[in-house]
Amino acid sequence: MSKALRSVKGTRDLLPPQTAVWNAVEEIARRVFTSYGYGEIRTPVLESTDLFVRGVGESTDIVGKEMYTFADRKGRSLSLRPEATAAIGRAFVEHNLQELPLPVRLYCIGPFFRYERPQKGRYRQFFQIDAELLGDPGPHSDVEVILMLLRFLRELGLERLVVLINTVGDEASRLAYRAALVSYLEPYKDQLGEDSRRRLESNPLRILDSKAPAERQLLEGAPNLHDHLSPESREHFEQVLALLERFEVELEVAPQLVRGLDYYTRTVFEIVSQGLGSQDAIVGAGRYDRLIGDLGGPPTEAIGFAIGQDRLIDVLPESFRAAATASSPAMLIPIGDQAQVEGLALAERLRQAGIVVIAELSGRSVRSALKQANRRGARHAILLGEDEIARGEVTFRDLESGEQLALSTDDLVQRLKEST
RNA sequence: GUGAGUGUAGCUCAAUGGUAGAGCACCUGACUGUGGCUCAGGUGGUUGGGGGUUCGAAUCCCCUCACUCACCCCA
Repeated sequence: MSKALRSVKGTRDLLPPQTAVWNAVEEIARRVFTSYGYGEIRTPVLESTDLFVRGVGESTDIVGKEMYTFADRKGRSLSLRPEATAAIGRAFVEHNLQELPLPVRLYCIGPFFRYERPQKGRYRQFFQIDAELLGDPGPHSDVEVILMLLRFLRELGLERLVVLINTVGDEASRLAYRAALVSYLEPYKDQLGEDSRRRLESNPLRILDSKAPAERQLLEGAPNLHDHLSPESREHFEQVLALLERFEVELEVAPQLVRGLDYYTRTVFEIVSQGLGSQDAIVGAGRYDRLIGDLGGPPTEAIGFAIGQDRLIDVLPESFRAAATASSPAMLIPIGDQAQVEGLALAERLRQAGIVVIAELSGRSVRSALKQANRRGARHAILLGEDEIARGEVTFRDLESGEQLALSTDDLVQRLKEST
């Protein structure tokens, strides 16, 4: 067992019937997002490392210690994408998408990679469902994005979700607040943990969502970011809150919510869910008004969210799971050598008529074939032996009632179509 | 990167130093062409790997690997 080949640490195989749940979630995402005018974008899994250093931020943990980074055969530094937004920003700039009618609405579903110790709800390869609205400063776009997100989650059967929301202000607000926070914390420097002391230089705002009890207490008396907001940022945030209230979105303003990516400006929000253990954020999101410009594009305000698909699927109601995995194929059981080929031909004909048919291929006994049909959850069995072939019929068995009758193949098609 | 817990049959787990077991699953039969329920039988194990202590180790000790959870961080 120790020598056996296994999937790489932090990655996993998704197998049927679980994959049916994944597909169902993705189908709903596509349908809902499409109804808001979103189109799908697929960007490469591999990007140049520089994109994330510039886009996500050098001081972030993601870039600093969690990226899969390596040199290709010509020595170029490449990274597996750790998140979606920077790459979508790159594509936006590369393809001059600002020429399209703005805002541009894009969604993306796929795998992302971070080198972290795996635990519940955290994998080295994980999947995100991501949507970005580029080219509108808000606040109405902030609201539309949140409404779309909630519509999607509700369609999955998730109710009573609380949106944690905050603003991190614009550039000017952040600079002013940053200075105030640093001068407040500076005297208490030796009471801070190692990480926070480092962040005092690199990214002081991140200290705000520290969970260390001693630091939490210290932060009670810290200056409030909301007191340093520019009038424009304050106005923006208040409008977002007012609009969301109008749409009866359950909100919780969370002043300590800062998020770990450098590109966020103004509105940031999260959705957390119970039953996930300590990795409980299923959605992380925010506005990033400077990213496109920083990546060399025209100044373009944007907002987007990332849903952790792995975690989302963990909290799906059982009813959704059951509906997604429900299947009741017909089982075709040939009896005897002669019937094998006839059976394959009949199965082909049924499938052409849109019926899901599993053919018994191994020539096992009728007994064990029926047993298997039962285990597979088949609703009907079709028995085809020499007798039936001679009469041009099949024996049709309802596996729920045990009822059994002889049918012509035409009647069989009819009967199976009716029952689906 | 740090800490804790767990590794025994395909799966879920027993066996606290003395013959490696049960349930489920799988195969066969009762039932020569009829599932679910039942009954009988059967296949399946270097107890994660390596070393040590001991007359004797799944069990105690050391090393190692893997998995899980938590910290951190985030989706």
